[in-house]
Amino acid sequence: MKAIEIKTFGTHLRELREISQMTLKEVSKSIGIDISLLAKIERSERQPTKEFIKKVAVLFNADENELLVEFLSDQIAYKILDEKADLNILKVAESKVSYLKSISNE
Amino acid sequence: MKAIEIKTFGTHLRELREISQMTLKEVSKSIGIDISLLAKIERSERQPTKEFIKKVAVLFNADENELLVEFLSDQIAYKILDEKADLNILKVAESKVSYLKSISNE
DNA sequence: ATCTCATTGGACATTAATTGTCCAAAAGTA
DNA sequence: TACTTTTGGACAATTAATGTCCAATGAGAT
Repeated sequence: MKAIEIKTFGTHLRELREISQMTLKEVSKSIGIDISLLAKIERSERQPTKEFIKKVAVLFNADENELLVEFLSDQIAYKILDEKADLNILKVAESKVSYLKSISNE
Repeated sequence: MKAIEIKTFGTHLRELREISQMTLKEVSKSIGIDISLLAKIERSERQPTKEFIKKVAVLFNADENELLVEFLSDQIAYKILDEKADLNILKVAESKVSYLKSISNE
């Protein structure tokens, strides 16, 4: 069993870049994205697109699926935070997913 | 301990309306919303606004907070479904909320 | 201090996603 | 049929997000 690393997509992205010892400029150039936007994504001021995630995975030879999980869980976490919602909403959502799946099979 | 009712916001809304024996037309008029939009919200083809939820709570004398929980959990559930994401994303998100809360207090 | 390169911040443009409107079609009822 | 309720779709209007540009800040080197 692997421990779950708790970090945002942006933090992970920054780590990948720093491990590679690349500057924002270099990364932005090689994946064809504005340097400022890249910096914002690292700081979670902008959300990445799926396309961006794919390019990042290729560039750093990282697990695209893991990056996607990080991206999606970020979105949910940020939603909970800025709605100041209780964490048990996630339990309700979980049941609801099962429920919605079941009625879609009828 | 109260059992959690698994139903979408829209379904709940429809139930409230039917229990009150009101038509879409009547409800739409009394809360000042287009009848077609109301029908779509009941079928989850459109998401309600917070303002809408408040009006509904007043009209049907329902628990606004409960309706908000239903609304937010719907959004998360639908996200999981249309991203075809694994349910454990919710666990990751949960940890991430705690993490983000903790770093915001530093 | 100055030069240079890396990063950040903000204003704004552009694009995408969502809500909301209108009207016609379908479904249900007498 | 006639009448009421609900649904569906096209598209208008609004809101939200991404993406761009450029200036400002920061960090290291000389």
